[in-house]
Amino acid sequence: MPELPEVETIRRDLARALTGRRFVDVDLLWPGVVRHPSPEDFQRCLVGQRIREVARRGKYLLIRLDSGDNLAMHLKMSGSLLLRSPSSALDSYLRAVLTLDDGNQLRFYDPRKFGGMWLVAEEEAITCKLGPEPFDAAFTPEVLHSRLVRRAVPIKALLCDQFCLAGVGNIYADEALCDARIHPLRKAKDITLEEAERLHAAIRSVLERAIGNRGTTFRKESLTNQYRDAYGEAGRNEDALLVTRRAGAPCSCCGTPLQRIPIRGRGTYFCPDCQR
DNA sequence: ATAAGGCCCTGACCGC
DNA sequence: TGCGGTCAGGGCCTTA
Repeated sequence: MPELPEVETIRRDLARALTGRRFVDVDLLWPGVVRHPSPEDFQRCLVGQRIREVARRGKYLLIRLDSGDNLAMHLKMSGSLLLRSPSSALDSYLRAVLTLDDGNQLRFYDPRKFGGMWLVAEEEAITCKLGPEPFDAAFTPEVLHSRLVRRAVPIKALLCDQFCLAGVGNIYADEALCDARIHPLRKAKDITLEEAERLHAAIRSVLERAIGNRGTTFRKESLTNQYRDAYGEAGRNEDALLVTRRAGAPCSCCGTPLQRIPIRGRGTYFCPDCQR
């Protein structure tokens, strides 16, 4: 379940490997992975294009091309992007193979078929509705607070809303709320400016640490269905998590057993003592 | 306008 | 060992 730290790790891997390369072949093993335009137009337009840079906005990877076109990718729950040589083995979750002019391949794996790719002239078509980037200078505690007013939803749900804030998902929302000592069911509109300041610092802190650890991989023995970087390596951030998937375990701060409750259908972990 | 629930998918996991 | 049921969840869609 790649969120901002995982997508950023992949972005850095891809930036080193892909910048300046050219796509020479596009093989769609499951054409449904292409969301726009048609699979045929996607292939025809992408072949021959040179990669100018690899960027990220929220959980979207953006491959900017010399023509000005943009290849956007979203991994959703179970997608991964792997840099492989053409001789390495394929498997049944492979949805697309983008072959480069140095002979290597960018392979899009996705067991659950939630992920997708878009080829668009303007990247704003993909990103225009997203909320602020957590590390953008324009994202201040005041901006965060202003986006919470008049919203009656639980703060946890709003942190996961990409239109409110880009890049944070289920894991890092729980982690940030724990770090900021805010109960996940608190209504967003009741969060004070002082709490928003704590939350702002916590969001950046947990994301920064996760990026430093190259993301969170839960079942490291499973080669499918779990986050991997572009070289197939697991992230090391699991041990740094405060609450996620640790229901019943003692809070590292106070020893109280951590709880798990559903919020908007998503598993939510928190410390009932630290987070009031 | 906001809020809530269903849906897409399929591997992993659990109880029998 | 096998099998059916349930869970996981990002983002989009429909409904209230």
